[in-house]
Amino acid sequence: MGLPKIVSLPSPSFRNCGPCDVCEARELSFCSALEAGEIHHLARILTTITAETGAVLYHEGDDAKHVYNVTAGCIKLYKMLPDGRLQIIGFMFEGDYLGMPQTPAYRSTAQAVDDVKLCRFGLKDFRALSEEHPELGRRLLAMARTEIDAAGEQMLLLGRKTAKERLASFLLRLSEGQARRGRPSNPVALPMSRGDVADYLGLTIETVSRTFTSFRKTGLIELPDKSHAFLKDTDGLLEIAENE
Amino acid sequence: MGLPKIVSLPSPSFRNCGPCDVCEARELSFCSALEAGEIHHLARILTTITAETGAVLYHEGDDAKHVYNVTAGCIKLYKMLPDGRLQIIGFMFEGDYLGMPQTPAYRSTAQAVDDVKLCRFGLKDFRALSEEHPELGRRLLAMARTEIDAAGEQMLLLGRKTAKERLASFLLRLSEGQARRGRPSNPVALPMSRGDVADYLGLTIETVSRTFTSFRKTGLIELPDKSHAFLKDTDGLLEIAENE
DNA sequence: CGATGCCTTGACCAACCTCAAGTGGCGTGG
DNA sequence: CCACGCCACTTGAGGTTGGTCAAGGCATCG
Repeated sequence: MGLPKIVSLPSPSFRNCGPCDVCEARELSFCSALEAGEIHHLARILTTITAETGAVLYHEGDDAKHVYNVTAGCIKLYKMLPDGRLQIIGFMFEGDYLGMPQTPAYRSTAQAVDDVKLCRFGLKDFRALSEEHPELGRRLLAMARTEIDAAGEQMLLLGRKTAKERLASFLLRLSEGQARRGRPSNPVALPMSRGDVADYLGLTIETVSRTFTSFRKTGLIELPDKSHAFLKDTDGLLEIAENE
Repeated sequence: MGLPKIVSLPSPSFRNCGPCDVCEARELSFCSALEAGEIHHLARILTTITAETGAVLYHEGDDAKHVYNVTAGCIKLYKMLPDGRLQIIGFMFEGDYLGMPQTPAYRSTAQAVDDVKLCRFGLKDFRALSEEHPELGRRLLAMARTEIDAAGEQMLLLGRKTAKERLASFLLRLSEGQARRGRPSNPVALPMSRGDVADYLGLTIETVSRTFTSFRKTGLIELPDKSHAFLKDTDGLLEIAENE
């Protein structure tokens, strides 16, 4: 785990109401639970930070001190077994938040997949704020439910789907995520390595690679470069993913 | 899916403040978020129901109309692929609640594993109540977070653990759940069939059966009957489960 | 007692993993 | 500008875990 820790804390000063006004992720995240006139409550307790590829925000087991809101880039959350086997619990993109376990300690490690921008909140401050603003609490509950729904989907994938079904589901989900964020649904950006994909889908690098190749050879996708997949036959992928 | 639907609705009348006073599950569930003097708010919108083994409370895709609070027995939540492959998302015991997806439709099917008692709430009523009582909302958020933490654990299990590790983890979790509910942590009750265990752990019946046998033969557990496991060597199971 | 359902056990099989070698892009340095 | 090394990915060959298929035990229930 000799990887770089957090790299830069570019705004040590509390820029009043600064970045929130122009934040592109605002509508996607819990921030939109606060009215325009209230957004300064958030800005007051927030620090914007950046983390470069590989930077670890926190480790599983660390005292949970901060909540993070991703505004750009991609973070992976993972758990590891003592012998090094690793499972990625989720990829977090712009608008997603992380770092609120129910326990006092973080339940997974958060590491930057590419260069990432985040808002960081002190956990206490953030809790206090969400007590004061019921709409924020409601929004957090709604987001938690979405996360639980997604977790069930992932359990089905990990417990019962074949390698091809897993990768097809994954690509479609990423595509849908892009659409939800107002980006084109194609091509799909793959900021994470093949190894990350494997650790997310419960497979090995080799199986992921072979499955990509198989999809390419059967005309389901194109791979203009290693970090993009163009979905040529979404229906075909859907058939594979959902076994229709 | 020719299984029995809900079977009896024993209290069609709204017994004022009736069962909550004596409910054994109350402290375990979100109900305890309400003060003794407020509990009648819950009682007013609740119907107590029972479901016998195999009864389906709702199907994946149904309109979400009710929230349920388990007060006795065990419910399984599962998702199914079109070809019949099935993944159990969770077993819900006394104090657990189910039926609050983020979407308008249920995201999994809820079926009684054994004879079950539940409180049923109209979703609208329940939402309204949790708006009025911030403490209830907070409690729901806390429970959702616990669920998310557990889901991560299950993803690690399904994605990366071997059959033995899965079963060991499962038995220890059940034991811990019993302790948390104020019951003895041993022997572990297994109200669900081997098939259910398999569908929860992402395995087949045969593998689950073989693994039980292997644990029995190596002295890790005893199996006084098919629905109980006595953990003889918790440390040994822990070593297997967590790869320590 | 036979039928049924659930579980166990055995023999074989295949999807995916492991191990190993090869490819290709990219940055560095000569 | 090219040679080199590095790293991520791909591809291939063979092995293993857990799945599949099939038979047999053992309760429960009519």
